[in-house]
Amino acid sequence: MNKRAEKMAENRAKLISAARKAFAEKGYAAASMDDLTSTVGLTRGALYHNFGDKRGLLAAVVDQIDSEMALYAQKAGAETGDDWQGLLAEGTAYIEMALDPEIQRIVLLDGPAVLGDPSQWPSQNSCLQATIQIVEKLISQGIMKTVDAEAAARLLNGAALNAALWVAASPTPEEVLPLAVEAFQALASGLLNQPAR
Amino acid sequence: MNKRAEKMAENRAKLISAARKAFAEKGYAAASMDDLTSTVGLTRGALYHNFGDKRGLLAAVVDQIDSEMALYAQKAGAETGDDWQGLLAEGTAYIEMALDPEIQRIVLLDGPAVLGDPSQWPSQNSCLQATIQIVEKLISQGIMKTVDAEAAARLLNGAALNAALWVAASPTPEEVLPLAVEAFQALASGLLNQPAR
DNA sequence: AGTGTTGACATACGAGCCGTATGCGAAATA
DNA sequence: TATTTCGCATACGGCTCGTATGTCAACACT
Repeated sequence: MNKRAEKMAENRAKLISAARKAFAEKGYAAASMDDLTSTVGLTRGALYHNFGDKRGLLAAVVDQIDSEMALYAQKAGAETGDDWQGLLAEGTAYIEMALDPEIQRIVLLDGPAVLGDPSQWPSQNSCLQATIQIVEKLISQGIMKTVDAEAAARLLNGAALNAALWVAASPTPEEVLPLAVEAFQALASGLLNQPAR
Repeated sequence: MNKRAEKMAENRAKLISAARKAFAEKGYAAASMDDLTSTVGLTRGALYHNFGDKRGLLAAVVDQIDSEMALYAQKAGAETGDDWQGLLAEGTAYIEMALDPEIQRIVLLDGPAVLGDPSQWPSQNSCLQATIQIVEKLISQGIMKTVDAEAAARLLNGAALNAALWVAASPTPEEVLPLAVEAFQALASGLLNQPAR
Protein backbone atom coordinates (compact mmCIF):
# COMPACT_ATOMS: atom_id res chain seq x y z
CA MET A 1 0.00 0.00 0.00
CA ASN A 2 1.46 3.29 -1.08
CA LYS A 3 0.64 5.68 1.67
CA ARG A 4 2.47 8.47 -0.10
CA ALA A 5 0.50 8.45 -3.35
CA GLU A 6 -2.70 7.91 -1.47
CA LYS A 7 -2.30 11.07 0.56
CA MET A 8 -1.32 12.97 -2.52
CA ALA A 9 -4.41 11.96 -4.44
CA GLU A 10 -6.49 12.91 -1.45
CA ASN A 11 -4.94 16.35 -1.32
CA ARG A 12 -5.42 16.83 -5.05
CA ALA A 13 -9.09 16.01 -4.66
CA LYS A 14 -9.42 18.41 -1.75
CA LEU A 15 -7.83 21.21 -3.71
CA ILE A 16 -9.97 20.62 -6.77
CA SER A 17 -13.08 20.54 -4.67
CA ALA A 18 -12.20 23.78 -2.90
CA ALA A 19 -11.30 25.34 -6.22
CA ARG A 20 -14.67 24.50 -7.71
CA LYS A 21 -16.33 26.34 -4.89
CA ALA A 22 -14.01 29.32 -4.88
CA PHE A 23 -13.93 29.76 -8.67
CA ALA A 24 -17.68 29.47 -8.87
CA GLU A 25 -18.33 31.97 -6.11
CA LYS A 26 -15.64 34.57 -6.67
CA GLY A 27 -14.57 33.94 -10.24
CA TYR A 28 -11.14 32.81 -11.32
CA ALA A 29 -9.35 36.14 -11.10
CA ALA A 30 -10.69 37.09 -7.68
CA ALA A 31 -10.06 33.72 -6.08
CA SER A 32 -7.05 33.90 -3.80
CA MET A 33 -4.86 30.84 -3.79
CA ASP A 34 -3.83 31.50 -0.22
CA ASP A 35 -7.44 31.43 0.92
CA LEU A 36 -8.20 28.47 -1.29
CA THR A 37 -5.50 26.26 0.09
CA SER A 38 -5.93 27.27 3.70
CA THR A 39 -9.61 26.27 3.66
CA VAL A 40 -8.51 22.66 3.21
CA GLY A 41 -5.61 22.91 5.63
CA LEU A 42 -2.87 23.20 3.04
CA THR A 43 -0.66 25.96 1.63
CA ARG A 44 0.22 27.17 -1.84
CA GLY A 45 3.18 24.84 -1.75
CA ALA A 46 0.87 21.86 -2.26
CA LEU A 47 -0.92 23.64 -5.07
CA TYR A 48 2.12 24.54 -7.09
CA HIS A 49 3.56 21.12 -6.59
CA ASN A 50 0.42 19.37 -7.85
CA PHE A 51 -0.85 21.68 -10.57
CA GLY A 52 2.07 23.83 -11.63
CA ASP A 53 0.24 27.09 -11.36
CA LYS A 54 -3.17 28.67 -10.96
CA ARG A 55 -4.14 27.90 -14.55
CA GLY A 56 -3.27 24.27 -13.99
CA LEU A 57 -5.72 24.09 -11.15
CA LEU A 58 -8.44 25.65 -13.28
CA ALA A 59 -7.71 23.17 -16.05
CA ALA A 60 -8.13 20.29 -13.61
CA VAL A 61 -11.41 21.70 -12.37
CA VAL A 62 -12.73 22.26 -15.87
CA ASP A 63 -11.75 18.77 -16.86
CA GLN A 64 -13.68 17.31 -13.97
CA ILE A 65 -16.82 19.35 -14.61
CA ASP A 66 -16.68 18.70 -18.33
CA SER A 67 -16.62 14.97 -17.74
CA GLU A 68 -19.63 15.20 -15.48
CA MET A 69 -21.47 17.23 -18.08
CA ALA A 70 -20.73 14.79 -20.86
CA LEU A 71 -21.94 11.93 -18.73
CA TYR A 72 -25.20 13.66 -17.89
CA ALA A 73 -25.86 14.78 -21.45
CA GLN A 74 -25.18 11.35 -22.86
CA LYS A 75 -27.51 9.79 -20.35
CA ALA A 76 -30.24 12.26 -21.30
CA GLY A 77 -29.71 11.42 -24.94
CA ALA A 78 -29.69 7.67 -24.43
CA GLU A 79 -33.02 7.71 -22.64
CA THR A 80 -34.73 8.42 -25.94
CA GLY A 81 -34.72 5.52 -28.33
CA ASP A 82 -34.46 7.73 -31.39
CA ASP A 83 -31.06 9.07 -32.39
CA TRP A 84 -32.45 12.36 -33.57
CA GLN A 85 -34.51 12.84 -30.45
CA GLY A 86 -31.38 11.93 -28.54
CA LEU A 87 -29.49 14.77 -30.15
CA LEU A 88 -32.23 17.20 -29.25
CA ALA A 89 -32.32 15.86 -25.71
CA GLU A 90 -28.60 16.32 -25.39
CA GLY A 91 -28.82 19.91 -26.51
CA THR A 92 -31.67 20.57 -24.13
CA ALA A 93 -29.73 18.97 -21.32
CA TYR A 94 -26.84 21.21 -22.20
CA ILE A 95 -29.03 24.27 -21.87
CA GLU A 96 -30.40 23.14 -18.54
CA MET A 97 -27.00 22.29 -17.13
CA ALA A 98 -25.66 25.69 -17.95
CA LEU A 99 -28.19 27.13 -15.53
CA ASP A 100 -25.92 25.93 -12.77
CA PRO A 101 -23.88 28.97 -11.71
CA GLU A 102 -20.84 26.81 -11.20
CA ILE A 103 -20.88 25.59 -14.78
CA GLN A 104 -21.63 29.02 -16.13
CA ARG A 105 -18.84 30.81 -14.35
CA ILE A 106 -16.15 28.17 -14.61
CA VAL A 107 -16.77 26.39 -17.89
CA LEU A 108 -18.50 29.02 -19.97
CA LEU A 109 -16.97 32.28 -18.83
CA ASP A 110 -13.62 31.92 -17.10
CA GLY A 111 -12.62 28.70 -18.83
CA PRO A 112 -12.42 30.04 -22.37
CA ALA A 113 -10.91 33.33 -21.22
CA VAL A 114 -8.09 31.72 -19.27
CA LEU A 115 -7.52 28.46 -21.14
CA GLY A 116 -8.46 29.57 -24.65
CA ASP A 117 -10.89 27.97 -27.05
CA PRO A 118 -12.45 24.83 -25.57
CA SER A 119 -11.74 22.73 -28.64
CA GLN A 120 -8.04 22.80 -27.85
CA TRP A 121 -8.40 21.99 -24.18
CA PRO A 122 -6.48 18.97 -22.99
CA SER A 123 -9.76 17.58 -21.67
CA GLN A 124 -10.72 17.62 -25.34
CA ASN A 125 -14.19 18.78 -24.41
CA SER A 126 -16.01 15.54 -23.84
CA CYS A 127 -19.37 17.16 -24.48
CA LEU A 128 -18.42 18.15 -27.97
CA GLN A 129 -16.95 14.76 -28.78
CA ALA A 130 -20.18 13.06 -27.80
CA THR A 131 -22.21 15.38 -29.98
CA ILE A 132 -19.94 14.84 -32.95
CA GLN A 133 -20.43 11.09 -32.73
CA ILE A 134 -24.20 11.35 -32.78
CA VAL A 135 -24.10 13.78 -35.68
CA GLU A 136 -21.88 11.47 -37.69
CA LYS A 137 -24.25 8.62 -37.05
CA LEU A 138 -27.25 10.65 -38.15
CA ILE A 139 -25.50 11.79 -41.29
CA SER A 140 -24.52 8.27 -42.26
CA GLN A 141 -28.12 7.20 -41.75
CA GLY A 142 -29.26 9.93 -44.10
CA ILE A 143 -31.34 11.57 -41.44
CA MET A 144 -29.24 14.69 -41.34
CA LYS A 145 -28.01 16.78 -44.22
CA THR A 146 -24.46 16.01 -45.22
CA VAL A 147 -22.68 18.87 -43.54
CA ASP A 148 -19.38 18.71 -41.73
CA ALA A 149 -20.00 16.81 -38.51
CA GLU A 150 -17.73 18.87 -36.34
CA ALA A 151 -19.13 22.09 -37.71
CA ALA A 152 -22.68 21.01 -36.99
CA ALA A 153 -21.80 19.80 -33.51
CA ARG A 154 -20.00 23.01 -32.64
CA LEU A 155 -22.85 25.14 -33.91
CA LEU A 156 -25.39 23.15 -31.95
CA ASN A 157 -23.36 23.27 -28.79
CA GLY A 158 -22.63 26.94 -29.29
CA ALA A 159 -26.27 27.75 -29.75
CA ALA A 160 -27.29 25.75 -26.70
CA LEU A 161 -24.57 27.24 -24.63
CA ASN A 162 -25.44 30.77 -25.54
CA ALA A 163 -29.09 30.13 -24.93
CA ALA A 164 -28.22 28.90 -21.48
CA LEU A 165 -26.28 32.04 -20.65
CA TRP A 166 -29.26 34.06 -21.74
CA VAL A 167 -31.70 32.04 -19.71
CA ALA A 168 -29.51 32.15 -16.65
CA ALA A 169 -29.08 35.91 -16.81
CA SER A 170 -32.78 36.42 -17.23
CA PRO A 171 -34.74 37.68 -14.23
CA THR A 172 -37.26 34.88 -14.76
CA PRO A 173 -35.37 31.82 -15.96
CA GLU A 174 -38.37 29.51 -15.60
CA GLU A 175 -40.36 31.50 -18.16
CA VAL A 176 -37.53 31.94 -20.60
CA LEU A 177 -36.22 28.39 -20.58
CA PRO A 178 -39.03 26.89 -22.67
CA LEU A 179 -38.65 29.66 -25.25
CA ALA A 180 -34.99 28.84 -25.58
CA VAL A 181 -35.62 25.13 -25.87
CA GLU A 182 -38.32 25.66 -28.49
CA ALA A 183 -36.12 27.91 -30.58
CA PHE A 184 -33.25 25.47 -30.24
CA GLN A 185 -35.29 22.56 -31.53
CA ALA A 186 -36.64 24.62 -34.41
CA LEU A 187 -33.12 25.63 -35.31
CA ALA A 188 -31.81 22.11 -35.09
CA SER A 189 -34.51 20.88 -37.45
CA GLY A 190 -32.71 22.83 -40.16
CA LEU A 191 -30.15 20.07 -40.18
CA LEU A 192 -32.74 17.44 -41.05
CA ASN A 193 -32.95 16.03 -44.51
CA GLN A 194 -36.70 15.62 -44.57
CA PRO A 195 -38.17 19.07 -44.25
CA ALA A 196 -41.29 17.73 -42.60
CA ARG A 197 -40.41 17.18 -39.01
CA MET B 1 -14.06 76.45 -27.81
CA ASN B 2 -13.68 74.27 -24.75
CA LYS B 3 -10.04 73.36 -24.78
CA ARG B 4 -10.48 71.36 -21.61
CA ALA B 5 -13.12 68.92 -22.84
CA GLU B 6 -11.37 68.65 -26.15
CA LYS B 7 -8.15 67.48 -24.57
CA MET B 8 -10.03 65.10 -22.36
CA ALA B 9 -11.82 63.46 -25.26
CA GLU B 10 -8.52 63.15 -27.02
CA ASN B 11 -6.96 61.40 -24.05
CA ARG B 12 -9.92 59.08 -23.72
CA ALA B 13 -9.54 58.10 -27.33
CA LYS B 14 -5.82 57.52 -26.89
CA LEU B 15 -6.40 55.30 -23.89
CA ILE B 16 -9.10 53.27 -25.61
CA SER B 17 -6.92 52.84 -28.64
CA ALA B 18 -3.96 51.68 -26.57
CA ALA B 19 -6.22 49.40 -24.57
CA ARG B 20 -7.53 47.71 -27.72
CA LYS B 21 -3.99 46.89 -28.68
CA ALA B 22 -2.85 45.77 -25.23
CA PHE B 23 -5.95 43.72 -24.42
CA ALA B 24 -5.83 42.04 -27.81
CA GLU B 25 -2.16 41.17 -27.57
CA LYS B 26 -1.73 40.27 -23.92
CA GLY B 27 -5.26 39.58 -22.78
CA TYR B 28 -7.15 41.56 -20.18
CA ALA B 29 -5.58 40.06 -17.07
CA ALA B 30 -2.00 40.30 -18.27
CA ALA B 31 -2.28 43.85 -19.55
CA SER B 32 -0.55 46.24 -17.17
CA MET B 33 -2.26 49.56 -16.73
CA ASP B 34 1.05 51.24 -16.02
CA ASP B 35 2.44 50.08 -19.35
CA LEU B 36 -0.80 50.87 -21.12
CA THR B 37 -0.95 54.47 -20.02
CA SER B 38 2.73 55.21 -20.42
CA THR B 39 2.66 54.14 -24.07
CA VAL B 40 0.43 57.13 -24.79
CA GLY B 41 2.30 59.48 -22.49
CA LEU B 42 -0.15 59.37 -19.60
CA THR B 43 -0.33 57.72 -16.18
CA ARG B 44 -2.88 55.63 -14.36
CA GLY B 45 -4.28 58.82 -12.92
CA ALA B 46 -5.85 59.69 -16.25
CA LEU B 47 -7.24 56.20 -16.57
CA TYR B 48 -8.96 56.06 -13.21
CA HIS B 49 -10.32 59.54 -13.66
CA ASN B 50 -11.86 58.70 -17.03
CA PHE B 51 -12.97 55.11 -16.65
CA GLY B 52 -13.23 54.43 -12.94
CA ASP B 53 -11.24 51.24 -13.00
CA LYS B 54 -9.73 48.63 -15.26
CA ARG B 55 -13.10 47.06 -15.98
CA GLY B 56 -14.46 50.42 -17.02
CA LEU B 57 -11.78 50.71 -19.64
CA LEU B 58 -12.57 47.25 -20.96
CA ALA B 59 -16.24 48.15 -21.10
CA ALA B 60 -15.44 51.23 -23.17
CA VAL B 61 -13.30 49.19 -25.53
CA VAL B 62 -15.95 46.50 -25.92
CA ASP B 63 -18.58 49.11 -26.57
CA GLN B 64 -16.52 50.62 -29.36
CA ILE B 65 -15.76 47.30 -31.02
CA ASP B 66 -19.33 46.13 -30.67
CA SER B 67 -20.58 49.22 -32.46
CA GLU B 68 -18.17 48.67 -35.30
CA MET B 69 -19.28 45.05 -35.58
CA ALA B 70 -22.95 45.94 -35.68
CA LEU B 71 -22.29 48.50 -38.38
CA TYR B 72 -20.38 46.05 -40.53
CA ALA B 73 -22.89 43.25 -40.07
CA GLN B 74 -25.83 45.47 -40.87
CA LYS B 75 -24.11 46.69 -44.01
CA ALA B 76 -23.47 43.11 -45.09
CA GLY B 77 -27.10 42.29 -44.49
CA ALA B 78 -28.44 45.34 -46.28
CA GLU B 79 -26.50 44.55 -49.44
CA THR B 80 -28.86 41.69 -50.12
CA GLY B 81 -32.34 42.72 -51.10
CA ASP B 82 -33.99 39.79 -49.39
CA ASP B 83 -34.59 39.95 -45.65
CA TRP B 84 -33.92 36.27 -45.15
CA GLN B 85 -30.73 36.39 -47.17
CA GLY B 86 -29.85 39.45 -45.15
CA LEU B 87 -30.10 37.49 -41.95
CA LEU B 88 -27.86 34.78 -43.34
CA ALA B 89 -25.40 37.38 -44.56
CA GLU B 90 -25.30 38.96 -41.13
CA GLY B 91 -24.55 35.66 -39.49
CA THR B 92 -21.87 34.91 -42.01
CA ALA B 93 -20.38 38.34 -41.48
CA TYR B 94 -20.39 37.64 -37.79
CA ILE B 95 -18.41 34.47 -38.30
CA GLU B 96 -15.90 36.21 -40.50
CA MET B 97 -15.44 39.11 -38.14
CA ALA B 98 -14.68 36.84 -35.25
CA LEU B 99 -11.61 35.67 -37.12
CA ASP B 100 -10.01 38.94 -36.09
CA PRO B 101 -7.86 38.12 -33.06
CA GLU B 102 -8.78 41.43 -31.49
CA ILE B 103 -12.48 40.65 -31.59
CA GLN B 104 -11.94 37.11 -30.42
CA ARG B 105 -9.84 37.95 -27.42
CA ILE B 106 -11.63 41.07 -26.27
CA VAL B 107 -15.27 40.57 -27.18
CA LEU B 108 -15.64 36.80 -27.15
CA LEU B 109 -13.25 35.65 -24.45
CA ASP B 110 -12.31 38.33 -21.94
CA GLY B 111 -15.47 40.39 -22.34
CA PRO B 112 -17.94 37.83 -21.04
CA ALA B 113 -15.57 36.66 -18.32
CA VAL B 114 -14.95 40.12 -16.92
CA LEU B 115 -18.18 41.94 -17.68
CA GLY B 116 -20.60 39.03 -17.48
CA ASP B 117 -23.19 37.94 -19.99
CA PRO B 118 -23.20 40.23 -23.03
CA SER B 119 -26.95 40.72 -22.94
CA GLN B 120 -26.62 42.78 -19.78
CA TRP B 121 -23.77 44.93 -21.01
CA PRO B 122 -24.36 48.66 -20.94
CA SER B 123 -23.52 48.74 -24.62
CA GLN B 124 -26.60 46.57 -24.92
CA ASN B 125 -24.88 44.47 -27.55
CA SER B 126 -25.70 46.28 -30.74
CA CYS B 127 -25.11 43.17 -32.80
CA LEU B 128 -27.79 41.25 -31.00
CA GLN B 129 -30.28 44.10 -31.19
CA ALA B 130 -29.87 44.29 -34.94
CA THR B 131 -30.44 40.58 -35.32
CA ILE B 132 -33.54 40.68 -33.16
CA GLN B 133 -35.08 43.34 -35.36
CA ILE B 134 -34.59 41.33 -38.52
CA VAL B 135 -35.96 38.23 -36.88
CA GLU B 136 -39.07 40.08 -35.73
CA LYS B 137 -39.61 41.37 -39.22
CA LEU B 138 -39.26 37.91 -40.74
CA ILE B 139 -41.67 36.45 -38.21
CA SER B 140 -44.29 39.10 -38.86
CA GLN B 141 -43.95 38.40 -42.58
CA GLY B 142 -44.60 34.75 -41.94
CA ILE B 143 -41.27 33.76 -43.39
CA MET B 144 -39.94 32.48 -40.13
CA LYS B 145 -41.59 30.17 -37.66
CA THR B 146 -43.20 31.96 -34.76
CA VAL B 147 -40.57 31.45 -32.11
CA ASP B 148 -39.43 33.98 -29.58
CA ALA B 149 -37.46 36.59 -31.48
CA GLU B 150 -34.83 37.15 -28.85
CA ALA B 151 -34.35 33.44 -28.36
CA ALA B 152 -33.85 32.89 -32.07
CA ALA B 153 -31.49 35.83 -32.38
CA ARG B 154 -29.40 34.72 -29.44
CA LEU B 155 -29.17 31.17 -30.73
CA LEU B 156 -28.14 32.35 -34.18
CA ASN B 157 -25.54 34.70 -32.82
CA GLY B 158 -24.30 32.10 -30.39
CA ALA B 159 -23.92 29.53 -33.10
CA ALA B 160 -22.11 31.94 -35.39
CA LEU B 161 -19.88 33.11 -32.62
CA ASN B 162 -18.90 29.63 -31.58
CA ALA B 163 -18.28 28.64 -35.16
CA ALA B 164 -15.94 31.58 -35.47
CA LEU B 165 -13.93 30.54 -32.45
CA TRP B 166 -13.60 27.12 -33.94
CA VAL B 167 -12.54 28.40 -37.33
CA ALA B 168 -10.05 30.79 -35.81
CA ALA B 169 -8.44 28.11 -33.66
CA SER B 170 -8.18 25.77 -36.60
CA PRO B 171 -4.76 25.29 -38.16
CA THR B 172 -6.27 25.94 -41.59
CA PRO B 173 -8.98 28.57 -41.20
CA GLU B 174 -9.46 29.04 -44.93
CA GLU B 175 -10.51 25.44 -45.38
CA VAL B 176 -12.75 25.30 -42.35
CA LEU B 177 -14.55 28.59 -42.85
CA PRO B 178 -16.78 27.40 -45.70
CA LEU B 179 -17.75 24.32 -43.70
CA ALA B 180 -18.83 26.50 -40.82
CA VAL B 181 -20.78 28.84 -43.08
CA GLU B 182 -22.52 25.94 -44.81
CA ALA B 183 -23.52 24.34 -41.53
CA PHE B 184 -24.70 27.68 -40.21
CA GLN B 185 -26.97 28.28 -43.16
CA ALA B 186 -28.37 24.78 -42.94
CA LEU B 187 -29.05 25.25 -39.27
CA ALA B 188 -30.68 28.62 -39.81
CA SER B 189 -33.03 27.15 -42.39
CA GLY B 190 -34.66 25.31 -39.50
CA LEU B 191 -36.28 28.57 -38.56
CA LEU B 192 -37.98 28.89 -41.94
CA ASN B 193 -41.67 28.24 -42.27
CA GLN B 194 -41.49 26.74 -45.74
CA PRO B 195 -39.29 23.71 -45.47
CA ALA B 196 -38.14 24.00 -49.05
CA ARG B 197 -35.57 26.71 -49.12
C1' DA C 1 16.17 -2.90 11.75
C1' DG C 2 18.99 0.93 10.65
C1' DT C 3 20.39 4.34 7.49
C1' DG C 4 20.34 7.05 3.41
C1' DT C 5 17.40 9.09 -0.06
C1' DT C 6 13.42 10.78 -2.10
C1' DG C 7 9.81 13.96 -2.57
C1' DA C 8 5.47 16.14 -1.03
C1' DC C 9 4.58 19.99 1.20
C1' DA C 10 5.57 24.33 4.18
C1' DT C 11 7.96 28.64 4.62
C1' DA C 12 10.22 32.85 3.12
C1' DC C 13 11.06 36.17 -0.24
C1' DG C 14 10.73 39.35 -4.20
C1' DA C 15 8.32 41.64 -7.81
C1' DG C 16 4.28 43.42 -9.92
C1' DC C 17 -0.25 45.15 -10.05
C1' DC C 18 -4.41 47.57 -8.70
C1' DG C 19 -7.14 51.16 -6.31
C1' DT C 20 -7.13 55.31 -3.39
C1' DA C 21 -5.64 59.49 -1.26
C1' DT C 22 -3.19 63.50 -2.01
C1' DG C 23 -0.91 67.28 -4.64
C1' DC C 24 -0.31 70.37 -8.63
C1' DG C 25 -0.96 73.38 -12.38
C1' DA C 26 -3.49 74.86 -16.40
C1' DA C 27 -7.96 76.15 -17.99
C1' DA C 28 -12.41 78.12 -17.09
C1' DT C 29 -14.94 81.73 -14.54
C1' DA C 30 -16.17 86.10 -12.67
C1' DT D 1 -6.55 89.69 -12.33
C1' DA D 2 -8.02 86.79 -8.60
C1' DT D 3 -10.29 82.59 -7.72
C1' DT D 4 -12.16 78.27 -8.41
C1' DT D 5 -12.40 74.07 -10.89
C1' DC D 6 -10.78 69.75 -12.30
C1' DG D 7 -8.09 66.74 -15.19
C1' DC D 8 -4.14 64.43 -14.38
C1' DA D 9 0.33 63.11 -11.89
C1' DT D 10 2.47 61.33 -7.76
C1' DA D 11 2.84 58.56 -3.61
C1' DC D 12 1.33 54.90 -0.79
C1' DG D 13 -0.54 50.47 1.02
C1' DG D 14 -2.19 46.00 0.43
C1' DC D 15 -2.78 41.98 -2.01
C1' DT D 16 -1.44 38.32 -5.19
C1' DC D 17 1.33 35.18 -7.71
C1' DG D 18 5.49 32.37 -8.64
C1' DT D 19 10.03 30.72 -7.10
C1' DA D 20 13.70 29.37 -4.15
C1' DT D 21 14.75 27.21 -0.05
C1' DG D 22 13.92 24.34 4.02
C1' DT D 23 11.92 20.20 6.44
C1' DC D 24 10.27 15.97 7.84
C1' DA D 25 7.69 11.74 6.97
C1' DA D 26 7.59 7.85 3.73
C1' DC D 27 10.10 4.76 1.10
C1' DA D 28 14.36 1.80 -0.49
C1' DC D 29 18.14 -0.82 0.34
C1' DT D 30 21.44 -3.51 3.00
